[in-house]
Amino acid sequence: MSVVNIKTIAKALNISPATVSRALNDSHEIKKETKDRVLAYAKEHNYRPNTFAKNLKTGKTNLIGVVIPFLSSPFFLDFIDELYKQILPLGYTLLPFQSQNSAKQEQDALEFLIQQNVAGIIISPAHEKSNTDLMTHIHQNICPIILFDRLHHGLKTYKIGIHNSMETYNATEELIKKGRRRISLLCGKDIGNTKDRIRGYKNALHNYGIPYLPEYVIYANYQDPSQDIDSELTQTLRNLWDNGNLPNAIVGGTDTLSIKILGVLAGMELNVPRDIAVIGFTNTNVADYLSPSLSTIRQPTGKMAGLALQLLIEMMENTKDRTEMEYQSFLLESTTTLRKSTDITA
Amino acid sequence: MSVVNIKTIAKALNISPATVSRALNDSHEIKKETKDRVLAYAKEHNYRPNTFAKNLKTGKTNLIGVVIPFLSSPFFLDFIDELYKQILPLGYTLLPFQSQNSAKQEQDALEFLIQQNVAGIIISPAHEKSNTDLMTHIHQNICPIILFDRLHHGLKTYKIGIHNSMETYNATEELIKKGRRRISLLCGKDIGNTKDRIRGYKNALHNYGIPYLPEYVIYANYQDPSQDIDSELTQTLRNLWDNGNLPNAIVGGTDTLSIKILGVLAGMELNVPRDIAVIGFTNTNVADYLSPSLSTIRQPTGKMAGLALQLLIEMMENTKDRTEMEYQSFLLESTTTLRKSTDITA
DNA sequence: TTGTAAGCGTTATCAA
DNA sequence: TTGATAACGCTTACAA
Repeated sequence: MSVVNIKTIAKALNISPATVSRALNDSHEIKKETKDRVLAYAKEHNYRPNTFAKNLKTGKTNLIGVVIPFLSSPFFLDFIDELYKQILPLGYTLLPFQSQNSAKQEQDALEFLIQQNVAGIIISPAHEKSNTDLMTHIHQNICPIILFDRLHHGLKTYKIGIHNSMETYNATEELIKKGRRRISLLCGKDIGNTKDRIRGYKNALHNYGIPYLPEYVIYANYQDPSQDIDSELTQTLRNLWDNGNLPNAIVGGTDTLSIKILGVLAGMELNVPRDIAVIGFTNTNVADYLSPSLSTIRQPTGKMAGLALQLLIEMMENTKDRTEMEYQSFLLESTTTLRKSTDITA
Repeated sequence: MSVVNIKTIAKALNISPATVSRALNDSHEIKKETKDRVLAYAKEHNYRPNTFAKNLKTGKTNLIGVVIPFLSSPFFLDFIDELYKQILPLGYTLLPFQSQNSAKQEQDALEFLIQQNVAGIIISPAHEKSNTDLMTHIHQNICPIILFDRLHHGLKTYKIGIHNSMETYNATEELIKKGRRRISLLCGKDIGNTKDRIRGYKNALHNYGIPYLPEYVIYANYQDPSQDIDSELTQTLRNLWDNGNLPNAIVGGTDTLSIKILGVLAGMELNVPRDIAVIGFTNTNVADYLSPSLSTIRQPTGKMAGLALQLLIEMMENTKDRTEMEYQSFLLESTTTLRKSTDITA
């Protein structure tokens, strides 16, 4: 560490440490001349305040903790990236962690974050009931928490996400309008959002008089986005095919699956969109570079990040009792972009 | 923050704070019974040590800073992800930052990191001469730094990367062996690695008696990986085409470009690999899901991260003067995977 | 084996 | 406008 600190500056300039501190903190009760001398000396000697002493004394930090399931999921990466961009001018610093969908890792992350005395936390929970008590305790007694994306969680606070059932409804409806009726929904593990998406899917089928087939809801059982589930998906589709039940359209219910399914279908020599049309939730520019380019429902990560920061900072600056507050859930609008994977010119 | 601290524990148990501290730190000079009492009480009351006090006192942290250009580049994301995985059992915590290829943002990140009193730093510099003095000062006087990926930088320390010219040579050679001779190289901005990759490309051409055409080295001028450069790339290729100079093979020199070029070629209705074969540097599983699947040169991010951590921790634990040390550069082997985009059955 | 006391670098209170 | 002093929570000689 640097050897120059408030004391050494004080000694060098023949003033007291208190005065130096005041100069450095732009206090009003200080002569301009003294302040300038201190600032000049500090700059010349490359003075850097000791964060630990400062935090110990003030009990505050400008750290904001973020806990996401995975960095390797396009949506979460996108969200984190937006947070980084938007936090820059605000003077806060991000402390990002991954839970890998594990409550234990999430707990470790949360405990580390409060040890770092973060001013607030933004989280997408590992699962519906992960660390509810701990989060509630933190939110009520330590620092405010904002929830995003996975809103089915016991913590009472502001929640920011999208209208999953409606978006899935719309995506399904889009395929129906293109004349497809054998529509499959691809889901990940049940992480709360899944059931909403299934509901939207079912509603769309129902409203268009298409019978719901349980085997058309395909659960891909993967632990993390980088895992290889191609053969599993291929097998599932092949079984459907063998039973004369191959879907002619697929809604990708997670952003990882939405990308992978195109590769799987190509491997099976099925043409997209002719044999099977595909639309999927995903937040990556890669959608444009896939072949065929992928029709997507894209979550508004920029707005989500902005709103999360805004609400969090409001709570951080507020001394209001967070137990008694009325919390709103914000369901923002996604953007559906139709590309080649649903471009049926039949 | 929690109200329970060493003092309150001491008071509650009628012992001294020092004893509590010793119990908590598993000191040897303490009676087992006392230790157990303290630990039990601490656990029951959910005691959490104050990191700031601890760090202020000891002058040490278990933080490792990481500075990368972009999170949105598959290679860097992959690397960070590996760091996260491998650091977990080591008891250190990552503090990741992005420089966006900007020396100023890199400087901000570095200064923040040393204010956080990080024990060490792993960095891929913004550019060849970014913050050389600052980094040298940090490395010599504050904490060790390890360089990775972008090795052309003035800082004298351990450097970990790949043999860029050799890998590009091999990729180019692969295309030549498949009978292609009009081979183009796609480069990003000059970030140090680029010139090595160009060198490898030229050498391969030379060794196979293929004349080098300057217009076949295509510079894509983008600031960050998420930027849209499709139209620029399309225009460049179209110009070559108009001049009767359309390449029949492309080496993608950055991982962002390697993915995007497939979309661009599809947009131009050029068939890959028949019209143009493509192989590219990239570190994403998406390569498998592209259509055609993309032949890739993949950097060994796992090994790179492991080696970076190992060397860094060695230096952190060592008190040796880092000015006088002999530093080695480690060029690890990449993995080339040939997929459909180079599968020429002519 | 335990207690006392000093001190890490900073800020805040009070007095000058 | 400045200075002296105490305190934040923790660790560590040194003493007991």
